[in-house]
Amino acid sequence: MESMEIDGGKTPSKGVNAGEEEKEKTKPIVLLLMGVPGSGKSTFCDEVMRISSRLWARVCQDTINNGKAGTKIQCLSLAASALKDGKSVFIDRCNIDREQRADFLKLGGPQTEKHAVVLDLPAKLCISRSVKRTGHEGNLQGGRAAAVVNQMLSKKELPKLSEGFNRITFCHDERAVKEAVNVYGSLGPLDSLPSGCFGQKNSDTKIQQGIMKFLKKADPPGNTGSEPTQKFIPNEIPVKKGSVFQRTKMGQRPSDESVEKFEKRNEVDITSTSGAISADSIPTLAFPSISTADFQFNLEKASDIIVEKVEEFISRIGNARLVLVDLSHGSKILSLVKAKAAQKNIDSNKFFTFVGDITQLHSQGGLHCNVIANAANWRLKPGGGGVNAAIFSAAGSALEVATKERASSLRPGKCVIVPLPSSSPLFLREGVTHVIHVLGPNMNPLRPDCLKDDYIQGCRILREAYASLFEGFISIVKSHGVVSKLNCGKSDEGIPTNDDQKTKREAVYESDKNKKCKGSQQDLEQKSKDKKVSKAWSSWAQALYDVALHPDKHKNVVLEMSDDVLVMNDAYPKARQHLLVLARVDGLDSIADVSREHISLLKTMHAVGLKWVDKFLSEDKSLLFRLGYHSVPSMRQLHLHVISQDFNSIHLKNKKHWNSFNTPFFLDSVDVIKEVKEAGTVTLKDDKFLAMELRCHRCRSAHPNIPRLKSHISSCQAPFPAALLQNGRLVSSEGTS
DNA sequence: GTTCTAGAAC
DNA sequence: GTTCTAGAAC
Repeated sequence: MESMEIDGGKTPSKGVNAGEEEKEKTKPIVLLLMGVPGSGKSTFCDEVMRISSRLWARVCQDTINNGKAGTKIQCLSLAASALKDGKSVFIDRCNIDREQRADFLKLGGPQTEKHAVVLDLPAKLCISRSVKRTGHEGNLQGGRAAAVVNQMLSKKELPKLSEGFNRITFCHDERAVKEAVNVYGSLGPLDSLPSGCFGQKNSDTKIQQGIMKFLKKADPPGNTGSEPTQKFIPNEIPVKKGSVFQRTKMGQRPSDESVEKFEKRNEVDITSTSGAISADSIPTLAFPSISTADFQFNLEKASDIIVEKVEEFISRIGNARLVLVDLSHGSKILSLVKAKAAQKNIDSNKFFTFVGDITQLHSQGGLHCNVIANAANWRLKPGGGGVNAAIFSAAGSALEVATKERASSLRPGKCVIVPLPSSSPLFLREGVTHVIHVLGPNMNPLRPDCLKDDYIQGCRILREAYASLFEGFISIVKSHGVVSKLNCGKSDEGIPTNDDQKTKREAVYESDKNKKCKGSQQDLEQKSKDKKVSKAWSSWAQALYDVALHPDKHKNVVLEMSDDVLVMNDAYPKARQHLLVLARVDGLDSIADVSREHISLLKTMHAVGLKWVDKFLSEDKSLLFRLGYHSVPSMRQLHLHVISQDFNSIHLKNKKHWNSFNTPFFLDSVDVIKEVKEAGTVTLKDDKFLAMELRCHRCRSAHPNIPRLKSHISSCQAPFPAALLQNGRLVSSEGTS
């Protein structure tokens, strides 16, 4: 931890023979500060400039534009002109990743020295400074500052000499910052500083020094080979020193791809424990492709399912990561999944593929995964071959014993979570704390329970397998309390509503509504009186109408059908379970068209909905449901929504989605039936509710945006508001409430 | 209804 | 610089 001890250049080496090599010695310095907001970049510059006898210019992106934030280009041009004037330059911007730094490293060509000072201070400190600076005290602003800082931290790439730096100084605490200020502050116009990396932090300074020495020998300064002084140094998992040397020395990289991934995703944080996010502390699940090896599952289909399930779960895993692992570099499944995930824009920080041995991800690949999945056999026994054999063998008898305690067999599509005893070599060497055994569908006639070519069953089971695997991983992460705490803090709550916005929307509302109606104003008024306002339905809004009237054309989507109603999945489900029960009668476009004559139809729709709820509840008791109608639906044809109350879906994307199910705009089926019975029509709620602030449907707390709301509802366990608990509005496994 | 994307918000 | 929303097009 005594980071500055390694620093050989605390005092600047004074230029000798002044005059003779004047040009060499007066090379101006381009000094890139690197750090998140609040890390003290500007203060660093100010301090150095205050005490320095050298001419410095500070290029600060936050103020370059007449005191306001400017662009990178402006910074580059100002820096270039300062260099022309013979000044050394501070590049005072976050410079958080390599790409951000690259253009600044070209400044002034070889006639300038390129330095970096990394202000890698504890995230907490940066956040609190950043809050103070903006003068926004309080939870909300604090929460935002934290989010900004942590967002940046998750992207940070520490600078390396190979990028083109002559000297990099790492500061992990304020003492180190002070020392760096002194180093640069006491640098006279003719002085220079030794090249190299200084102040790197590591849990084992001796190893660090050893590697520094070794690398100096092996790679002369300036050689790109001197880049990764921190690359293969594990932070928390004990590794024999010898092995560290060996790997570095012999360049035994697992594969180009994995090293590339490793560099990109993990190296950054491997040496840093001060940031809020360290790669070793990010909960990570490594999993092999299920069923595609010995069980011969079609690779195209399997890759679709993997990507689909990852997409489904990724919003629920917080800051954790999912990694698909395959031993072979030319793995077809890996490349298929990689391409499909990229196509779907899945966050590559949260999900990526990795080439390597799943039992040696940390020691060989530098990737720390606290949980690994095993493509198990139904007996949960070692052997067979492939991943199963490898994992049981690497984990030793401890895994076998621990597995036996949990389960004796496994059905296809299911998984069993086994905490790995600390005596297991996988725990000790790789830092694996849990193994999740998963059994996928088998398409291989030579293995038990072969489905032959029944890919309908096969796909269903494979989906189930990944779902239970990811569900299992989430439960581990949650029980260990390592999912990002940022998003579920109390600071999210009690956010005032934006009244201005609300009134604006209300004003717009009427004209909008009229725009949607067809016919002249006169017609409209007449129709309004008759309660028969009909919309000019756009072509896209006719899809349900077409299904209801021509179900034979849509056999693939129809789950159940009678003369009166039809059941289908919502094409873009807004929750884990989201069905539509369609009325099949023509002319019943929406709930506005309903009258007493439709009471029995409404009851049928409700009963069919309830039947499906029962089915879903028998599969998952934890679900809760509401059945209801949108006051003003977007799609033509009366349809009842049957929706589970988790609202856990990637398709729930905006305020309208949320509010259409969680404000009075959503009319509970029981209330609709009652009102039609009593009054003959339904009182619609206008769509100003769609623009309301976002509130949790359970605890009613307000949230500033959809991601924050979703994060909150993923964990809110507050009881539902009293009104929902009455008259059977909410349906649970305990029956209707 | 969704997708796309400009620009606001952070 | 990135995230998020909201409006237009379909």
